[in-house]
Amino acid sequence: MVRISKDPDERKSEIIETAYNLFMTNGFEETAVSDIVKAIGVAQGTFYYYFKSKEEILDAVINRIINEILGKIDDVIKDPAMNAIQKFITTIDVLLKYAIGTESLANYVHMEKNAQMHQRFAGCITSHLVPEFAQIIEQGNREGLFNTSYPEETAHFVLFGLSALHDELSKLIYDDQEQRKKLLALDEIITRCLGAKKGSLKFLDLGGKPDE
Amino acid sequence: MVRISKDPDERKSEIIETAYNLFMTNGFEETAVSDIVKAIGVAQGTFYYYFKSKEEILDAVINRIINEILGKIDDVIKDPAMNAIQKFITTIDVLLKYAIGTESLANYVHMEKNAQMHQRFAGCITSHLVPEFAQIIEQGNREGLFNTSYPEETAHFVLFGLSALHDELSKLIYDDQEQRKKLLALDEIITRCLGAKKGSLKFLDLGGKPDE
Amino acid sequence: MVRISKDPDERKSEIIETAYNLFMTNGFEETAVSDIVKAIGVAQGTFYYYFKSKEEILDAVINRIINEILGKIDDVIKDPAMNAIQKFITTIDVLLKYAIGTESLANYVHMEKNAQMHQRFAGCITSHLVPEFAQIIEQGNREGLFNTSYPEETAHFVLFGLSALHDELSKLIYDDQEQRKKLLALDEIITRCLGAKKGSLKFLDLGGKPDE
Amino acid sequence: MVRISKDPDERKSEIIETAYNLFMTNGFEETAVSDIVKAIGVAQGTFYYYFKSKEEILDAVINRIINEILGKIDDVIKDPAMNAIQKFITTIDVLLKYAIGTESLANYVHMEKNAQMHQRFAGCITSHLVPEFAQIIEQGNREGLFNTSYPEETAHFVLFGLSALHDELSKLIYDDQEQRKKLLALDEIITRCLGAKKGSLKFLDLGGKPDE
DNA sequence: CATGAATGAGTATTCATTCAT
DNA sequence: TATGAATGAATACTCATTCAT
Repeated sequence: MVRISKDPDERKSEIIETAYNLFMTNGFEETAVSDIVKAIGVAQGTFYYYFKSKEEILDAVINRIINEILGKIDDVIKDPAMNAIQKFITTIDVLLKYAIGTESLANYVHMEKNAQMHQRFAGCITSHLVPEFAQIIEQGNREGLFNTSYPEETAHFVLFGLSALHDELSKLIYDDQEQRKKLLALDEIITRCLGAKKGSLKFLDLGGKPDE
Repeated sequence: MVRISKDPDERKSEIIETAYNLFMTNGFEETAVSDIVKAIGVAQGTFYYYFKSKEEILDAVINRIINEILGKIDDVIKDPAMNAIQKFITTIDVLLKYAIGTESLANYVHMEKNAQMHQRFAGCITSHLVPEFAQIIEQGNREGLFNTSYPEETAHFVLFGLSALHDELSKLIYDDQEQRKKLLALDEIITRCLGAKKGSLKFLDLGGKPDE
Repeated sequence: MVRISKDPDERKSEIIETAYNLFMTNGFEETAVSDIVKAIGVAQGTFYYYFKSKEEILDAVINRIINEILGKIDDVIKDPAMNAIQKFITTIDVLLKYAIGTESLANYVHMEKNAQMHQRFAGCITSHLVPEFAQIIEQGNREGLFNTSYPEETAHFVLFGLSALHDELSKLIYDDQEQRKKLLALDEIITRCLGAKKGSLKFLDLGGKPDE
Repeated sequence: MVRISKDPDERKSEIIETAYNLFMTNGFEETAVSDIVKAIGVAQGTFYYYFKSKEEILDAVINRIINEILGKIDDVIKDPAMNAIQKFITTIDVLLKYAIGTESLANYVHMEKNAQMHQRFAGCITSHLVPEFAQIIEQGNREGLFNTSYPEETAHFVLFGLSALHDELSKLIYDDQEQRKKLLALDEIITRCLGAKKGSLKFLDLGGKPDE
């Protein structure tokens, strides 16, 4: 086969991108290294030139996603013009949009096959997202919008509750009535968790289509 | 090798038990069928005499656990002498004790390898436990102890929040101070979610050692 | 399970019968001993009480069939009232009816899986049927109806040619026009092989439905 | 183990060759993939680098043989210098020589184990050889050497009769007297089938040693 | 005569990884 | 940088057969 040399960074990116797509479509365990290289059109050895193992590319893929999300969320958090409620809602919006954009439909079929990836993902979420969330909650406390004694724990709790919600929302993707109910429930529950004023948090218009 | 015949039920139980332990210790995918039979001291064929496939024993293992938990929780729910708060706390107690008893330590090392099992587990939890939890919450509403407009969603949310908590608690198993803080946080968060009276829910003495 | 004792011969017959059906439907290799016992409703061990091995029951099954056919053909051969042509045609009729009755349709799907059985069958045909056929041809020579210098070889040749024909006929089971042509071809070919008078052999009305 | 890279085509051929020999000696079903690779001295994976499954190599083996035979026969058929009788005899010569060269002795022991392969083989023979044979017969008709109303059916019939003969000839490999008789019988039978002039077809010097 | 639990050798197949070129 | 042939360990599953009861 013709040998096509590329800029190393570009090639590495290409591999990560391709792996990401395959992992999402077919699951991590179900994706063979040979699938990845075949999809790109390079040799088996090329993969191992850039990554020491299959594990390593899983890391690379996950890091890329996390960083993407974190980048967006950081922008929100650093925005001096937003109050805590706005930040909170926007952040959740980012999360849901991202999640719906990437995980919906197709991979529910493969969810079981994707367990390992999900788990790894969940770990990253916890370690990276919880602290950022906690910051927002603390800001809310200072602004008198929220009233929670345990910002970090609440952040953690809400984040996991949200993941449950997200799963449910995904399943109900075609049932607007039920979706609406879930979102209203979320309003109530989260408002209470955060000690916010009744009616100050509205999720109804969230979780819409990802704005790609 | 000497042939030791056993009562089929006994043998089946023995296999499930052994598989359970190995799955917990080394993870499902990392456990070969040959590991299971070797641990018992029977032939490979014996396994397949009782289970059609490796998948089937995963089901068996999970069902056994779920049923054990559900059995205990059902007793609580049906108890006419308990009010909703008592039921709620007792149920969570059952869950945490169970979880701590079975999952602590060892398998955190292997958690990633156990992802598939966890996922399957989570599915069962959702479908079986959420409705029971919702019943308790509804009872609490009727009794004036809780005040939630969305019992089912709240049950779901709280259950997943709890799983986050549980993970954290497990990691902190030797740090009483931090554990205490988590449990107090839980008091506040859940009390608010349920719309219960402040101070009516106390988790502090929960999550103790499993009473096996 | 309740133990049902039967007359040994009856039980043996039952096993052979069942095995025969399963072999025909699913092929010999594809039929497990456990399939046979399950179909009857007896224990695994029972099978080995009557047959030493799986090979042994293949023998039993084939012998039963061969004997059935040979019985019918013997009657024809011994019939003093028939001339060689009548015997010849009747014999082929028996064969084709038998073959069509037992092998048609279903097992063409499984033919490849049935190869071993077919082969064994072919061997029996050769050793048992060829001599009988040769006898008929010799009688025909004596009667001046046939004229062949090598009765045995001709018998052999014709028998195998017939098997080819039979395969083709089976495939053409719904195409009368083509079937007719094949049968006319057979008339010509066999007439010539036997050195019979043109028009003295007619196969057209053969290969009809088996008279079960 | 030392890693010996080869030209892929060469390696593939090597595998097919080795598989062919093992199949012939021990039978297809009785030959494990591990036997093949062990015989070559490569790793298990190497086999699956070239063939998707064990089935696939059976195909490869059979195709190679068939093509070899067909190649030789095609040359004969296309030869404008031969009349139908010469072509007919030469073709049968090719078949018998080939068959005797490859199948004799060893595999009669294992014939039963080779059934599946034989069957597959027979199918190919029918679909590929019959039409070529029929062409020769038609040419013979045109040349006034043969006189058959049903060339295709006769081709089919004769081909199968021949296979019977071949089996017999193989068994009689050391008995010249009997072989001679079989071949004379064949002269008569086939001459008649084809409607050829008496004495125009001679098989006696056929079926000799293969000229490898 | 019959049971049915237990045996265990046998095998196709996958795939992450290596390495000579 | 890149190739792609080669590696080989690892594993789920089948099934004819045995044997204690």
